Amino acid sequence: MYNGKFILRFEDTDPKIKRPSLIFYDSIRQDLKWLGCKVDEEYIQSDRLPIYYEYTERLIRDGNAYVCECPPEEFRKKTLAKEPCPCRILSAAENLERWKRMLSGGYSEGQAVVRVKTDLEHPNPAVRDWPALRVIDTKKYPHPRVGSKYIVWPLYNLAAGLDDHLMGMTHIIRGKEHYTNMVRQKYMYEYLGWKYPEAIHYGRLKITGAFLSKSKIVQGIKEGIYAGYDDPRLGTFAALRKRGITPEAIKKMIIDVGTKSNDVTLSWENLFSYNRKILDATSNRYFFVAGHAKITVKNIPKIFNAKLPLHPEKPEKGFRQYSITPIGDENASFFYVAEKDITNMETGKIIRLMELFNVKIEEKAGNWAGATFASESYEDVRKSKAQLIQWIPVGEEYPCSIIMPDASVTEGYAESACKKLKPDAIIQFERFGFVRINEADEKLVAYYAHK
RNA sequence: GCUCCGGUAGUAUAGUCCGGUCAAGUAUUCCGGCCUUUCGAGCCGAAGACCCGGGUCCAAAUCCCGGCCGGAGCACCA
Repeated sequence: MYNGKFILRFEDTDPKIKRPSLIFYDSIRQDLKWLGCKVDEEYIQSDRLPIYYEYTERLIRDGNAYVCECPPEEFRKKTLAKEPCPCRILSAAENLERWKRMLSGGYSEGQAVVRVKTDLEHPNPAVRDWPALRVIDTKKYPHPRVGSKYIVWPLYNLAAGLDDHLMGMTHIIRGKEHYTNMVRQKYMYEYLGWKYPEAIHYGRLKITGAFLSKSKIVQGIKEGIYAGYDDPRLGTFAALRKRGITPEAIKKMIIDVGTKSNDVTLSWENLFSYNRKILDATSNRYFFVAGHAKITVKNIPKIFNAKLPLHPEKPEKGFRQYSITPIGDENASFFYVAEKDITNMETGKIIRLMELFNVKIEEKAGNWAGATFASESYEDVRKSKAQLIQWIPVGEEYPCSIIMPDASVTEGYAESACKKLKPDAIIQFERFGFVRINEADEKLVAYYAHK
């Protein structure tokens, strides 16, 4: 939209607490690819430690950063009192020495940290002399990508702060939990003589009823509550993709929501509406009947050839065809219909098998209904507003399971034309909803998107 | 507790900086109608909101003060 460049940067500088897992690097690339976000450049911070070291040295040499040996509690006490800690007043030369020692393994975990100087009077104590790099025992906690090669690791503010400038970032758009990080980093930018990029901090994005919290998701999967990262109950991109939510719909919605600093709770309805707009124009239509209910139609006067358009407004998309040949003395034929439609039938009423013919309901018994042929023309029932229902000739059924958004499964039959569908196709089952095909082998397995 | 943000219909968003054209626009949702061989889509119509209280002003959703509510940060996490 603005001719910007898209840089993907992996911020994997914590081998201990937020230990990155190798598979995430690729799943993030996958999600972006699916979303249609073309990555122009990619950086991984764990490859860039020498760069961070170089700038750290410069900060120390200029007296704008120092190596602090204070235990955290000691430092906090000092900083809350707006007093410098003993390390802060050391000369640049002494600090440079400490820095060298830090790199060469002279300190173990927790014994030293590099701090960037700020205003000790800053009203927010969290800003005062923030930590920039610390020691990690990578023998004990090897980094998944670079192992035990480094023992001094940068914190977010140093690594991301330097990279934002070094990579030519013009705009930083990130969650509002990073607001104070901007305040902190601005001191460093000042020292380096750099201009801080435009920063926009947005609120948390939630979607009603979906779990987006990473730790909750991971835990749920571990406990077997969720089938995986793409469980339909989750709000992950993988889950949305599996459910047939298009990347275009997601993008439209995100752009619509914009960047406000208060939290937003998106409703599925809105997402579905964006999605439906896209899908309705493109998706082919097919018949699906939920359940295993049947209807018998007698007195069918001739052979019928039904030609059903794949899309009501786009005849060029083609058709599927079924031939109905009445058999036996009673000229009968048999169809699967939705259980719900049987329930709603009333004896004596006329209903229409869509695009086929009209029948009169004669009797009902549980999962079955008996009917007689009434007439062929749609015009006959148009004025009476007879119910139009989907049907599948017995013999043309294709067993089908549909995974619903709550992970329950709706069993039924799809029409045999669906055997040609490929996984990932998103279609509409008329009067049922949009679904994404997941498998089309012995049986059709689909994920329900929405009405 | 301290340091910051923010509060417009069910949901999301425009307008707020630079007061009037906002008796508040849009999308979605809901309701009614039209149309349609899907209870889908489309079309038409209707309903629905400026957190509260003061102040400034000819005039406040917009500016000021106070309150209430919500959120974020206060890590050798990102």
